[in-house]
Amino acid sequence: MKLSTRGRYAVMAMADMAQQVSAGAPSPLRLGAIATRQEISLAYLEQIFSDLRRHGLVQSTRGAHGGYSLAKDATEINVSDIVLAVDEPLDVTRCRQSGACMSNHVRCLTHDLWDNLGRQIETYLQSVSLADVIAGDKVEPKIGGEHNAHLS
Amino acid sequence: MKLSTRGRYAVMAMADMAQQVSAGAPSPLRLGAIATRQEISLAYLEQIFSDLRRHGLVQSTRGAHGGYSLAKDATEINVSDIVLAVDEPLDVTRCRQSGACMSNHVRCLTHDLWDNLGRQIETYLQSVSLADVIAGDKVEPKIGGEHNAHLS
DNA sequence: TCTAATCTTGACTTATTTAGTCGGGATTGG
DNA sequence: CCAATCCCGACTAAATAAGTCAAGATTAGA
Repeated sequence: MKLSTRGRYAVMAMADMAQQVSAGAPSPLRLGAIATRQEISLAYLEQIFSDLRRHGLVQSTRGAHGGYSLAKDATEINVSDIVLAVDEPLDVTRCRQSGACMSNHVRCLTHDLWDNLGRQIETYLQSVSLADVIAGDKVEPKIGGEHNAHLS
Repeated sequence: MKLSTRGRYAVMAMADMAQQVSAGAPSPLRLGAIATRQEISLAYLEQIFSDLRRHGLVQSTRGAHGGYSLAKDATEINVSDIVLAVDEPLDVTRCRQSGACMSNHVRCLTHDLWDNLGRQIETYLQSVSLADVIAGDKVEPKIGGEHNAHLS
């Protein structure tokens, strides 16, 4: 699970769409408007939406008055879907598939640690839907300990 | 919290040290040996250990028969310490410190989400000590749901 | 005191990834 | 037809990460 600007842009754009829809904006939504509101280069957003469409997260309507609409309800789309759609799938390190990796134990242990971390991140992002994002749920910038509650 | 190869190397090297120590190897440990075992370029490891030393995670002994030793017990050093020592501190996005960020709600919500995610990652890595790593604790590559247990 | 082993430092180079641009093409409503 | 929009692939630029190199300082031991 890669965490790049590209992924953040995708989440921002999708959240923007969800918010527009919930505010009663007519569908489909023009990419240009999203790009302007979120201050993202249109050409770059187009690339990103190409991925989102290929992964079935949005539907496109071509031609005049065309645009994009969410393919599912905002409660049905989670952040992990979005990030995975626009960033390459995490490349599995060879170590694990190529047998037991007997030599060099520490390398594997570290590798497992990072693997596990990746899963934790994914689990968290899976637990947050677009609807949660625009509602501000599960997103509070708290410093205390309770911000893990939704992971258990 | 950045998650780069540099950070992984640092964790691998420190775990290697902890393992050597627990196997009764004489201290200090030569960087060259660590580099060989973990297949990391010596010159690159030197850079990394320079950071680790500055952050008080290892102690150096110069000259012949010199080397590095862990500054604390392996149970007292956690992975988050190591990663933060060798990768730059996470740059705070301006949005939050420069007031309320009234304009453009979605941007802030997304930002909070990523902030929160960063904290989750840090919390997890804080919960894993070097001793855990070499014991394989909290590092199991399980696919099921119980791998979150230690986060709650 | 000489020497080899080791850490120490900073500048430099190279490779990789990410972000972003550009030009053109296809489709559609009016 | 034409303007608005999605669509696509190639390209460029910027940033970051990874790695190398050369020279120096320190120390143990012969």
